[in-house]
Amino acid sequence: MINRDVVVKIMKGGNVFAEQIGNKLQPHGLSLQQFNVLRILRGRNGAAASLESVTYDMIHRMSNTSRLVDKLLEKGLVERVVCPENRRKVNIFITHRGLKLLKKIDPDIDQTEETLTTSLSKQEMDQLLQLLYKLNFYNTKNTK
Amino acid sequence: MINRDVVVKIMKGGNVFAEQIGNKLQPHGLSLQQFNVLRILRGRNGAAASLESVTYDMIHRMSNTSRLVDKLLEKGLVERVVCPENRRKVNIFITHRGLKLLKKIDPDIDQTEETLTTSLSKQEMDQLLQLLYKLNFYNTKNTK
DNA sequence: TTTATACATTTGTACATACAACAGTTGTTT
DNA sequence: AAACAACTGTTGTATGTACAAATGTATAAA
Repeated sequence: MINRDVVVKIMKGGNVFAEQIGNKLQPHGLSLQQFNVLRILRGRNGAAASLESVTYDMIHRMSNTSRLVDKLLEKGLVERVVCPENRRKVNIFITHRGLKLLKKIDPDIDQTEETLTTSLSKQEMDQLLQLLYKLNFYNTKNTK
Repeated sequence: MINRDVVVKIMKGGNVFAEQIGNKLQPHGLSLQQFNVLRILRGRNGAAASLESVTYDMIHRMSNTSRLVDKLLEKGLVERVVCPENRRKVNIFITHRGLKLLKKIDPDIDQTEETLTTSLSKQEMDQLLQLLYKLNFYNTKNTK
């Protein structure tokens, strides 16, 4: 059954990748999820990032980004500001310290990502990426 | 950075797939990991399956398959027999009841796997699978 | 204004997982 | 045989996660 092979292989691959990157993050005191949040925030370039929108972008969309952000707050890596226009919302920003930490971690992760994909040529990666895009994970959002 | 795109997309895909299949398993009272163990045991066709070897085959290789098997035991889906040749080892077998449950679940999962990959043609799936094989996750076993 | 409803986040609680320490078994060395 | 190390699995403990209920806010209707 080829459907199953594809599904199983991608789940397996995702977990192996997560494990490898997670191992690299551990010495820096970050979990993969925390790192993911920080990278999302950096990607916003200072623009407002509500908890909700961060959750939406996360690799693993779990129920409480809330508590994740708590942990980052404790470490002084992010700031949390109640949105003045809509006081239900909470905007999250990455701090200078957070950016500095990311910058320090970056090369380690870059290298890991390269190692994990080293068996593919650039051309093959393009091809793979195109197929993955076609799988279109984002359509299956909250079909619970 | 295309390396990153590939890695992130596969992690994301793996999580989406796991979530979708997990949702289908929930009504049957199984977690994805438990289901994974059961399918591995079924695949052994009655051959001895030590805890160690099951752990090796798992999609998500976590530290305690031990406790996972406990849960399956409670439900009467597996049996656990201390290996007579090597009393350190514990062999796990799927029970008749376990097989029956899998059989009941199978069509649901088959269909989900098909839905998840429906956007790809058979040819594209072959191609994708080949690329995933080339990524060769299994080389990075315990490089901790 | 009061009531109702939807929204965004937080919190409570039970369960799952990671990591390290432990225990029993086997194999090897002396 | 005794001592030691390696192997296989289990258990303790801290942390992470899922799910549902609760909190506080905004919007609309009566």
